[in-house]
Amino acid sequence: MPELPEVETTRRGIEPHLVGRRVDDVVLRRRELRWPIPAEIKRALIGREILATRRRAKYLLLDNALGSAIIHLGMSGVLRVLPASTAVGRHDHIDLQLDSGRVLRFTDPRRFGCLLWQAAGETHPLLAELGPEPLSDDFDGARLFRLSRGRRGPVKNFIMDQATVVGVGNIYAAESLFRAGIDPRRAAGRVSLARYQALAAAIRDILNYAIERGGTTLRDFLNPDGLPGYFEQELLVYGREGLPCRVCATALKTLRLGQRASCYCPRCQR
DNA sequence: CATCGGACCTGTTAGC
DNA sequence: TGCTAACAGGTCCGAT
Repeated sequence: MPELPEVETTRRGIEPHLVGRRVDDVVLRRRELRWPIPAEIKRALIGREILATRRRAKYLLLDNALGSAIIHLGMSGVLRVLPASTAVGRHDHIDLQLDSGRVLRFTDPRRFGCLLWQAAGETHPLLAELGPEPLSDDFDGARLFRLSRGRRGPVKNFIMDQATVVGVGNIYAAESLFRAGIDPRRAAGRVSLARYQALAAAIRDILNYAIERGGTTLRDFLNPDGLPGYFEQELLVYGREGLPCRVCATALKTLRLGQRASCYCPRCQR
């Protein structure tokens, strides 16, 4: 469920319950997630105050004086703040028990998510090679243009590559390409600067708007307050195969790029 | 290097 | 109604 807007929505939802709270215990019910939870995690977290929450790409970081817990939600991960007495479910893998009497609970049926640790001043290898944040000044169409020269792969794969720009997953890639009028199959190296500028603007606008709307609701995504995101109703192409394009009424098509479904308008996107 | 496919794992849904 | 297969928001890694 989580692309950048969902991760940011989660961060904003949990932050007020975490900052200034001390972690009294860390309960690990399953250590084998995408990667094993590092052995030092308890020592690093227990007894210390959470000083800040941050987001880098689709990773959430919880900072204390020693460093940062790094959480990725994978495909199906959810973080919620709950009363400590809340019954534990089958896929509730991690609890951070807080001195407020609540727990930060990580639930992840598919276990593609992770909990890692980086000491203060260090950068975890997984975070080291990431591209710029799409909502920062480091990201623009000129960068996309420059990076894409000579690339023969589809532009959709190119913008979903976290080394190009972070946070753009399958949904928002499809949506932003539609908004920019670019066929997702087009070779990345054959998109003009002007069109990359339109694409960069589309990515920025869509992500900002989706964050405002509390993320996308697909299946059971709930933000940490238990409320659904409201962006789904406004998706223009994702999941709309066969339905009329909202701009030109042509039936939308789906193709497969790099194992991922890609819905697009054969008329609006070239 | 860039690109592609497989792998990780479970739950839901479409189709027979 | 039940069973099976396909598919789902991510992304690393190894082979080509």
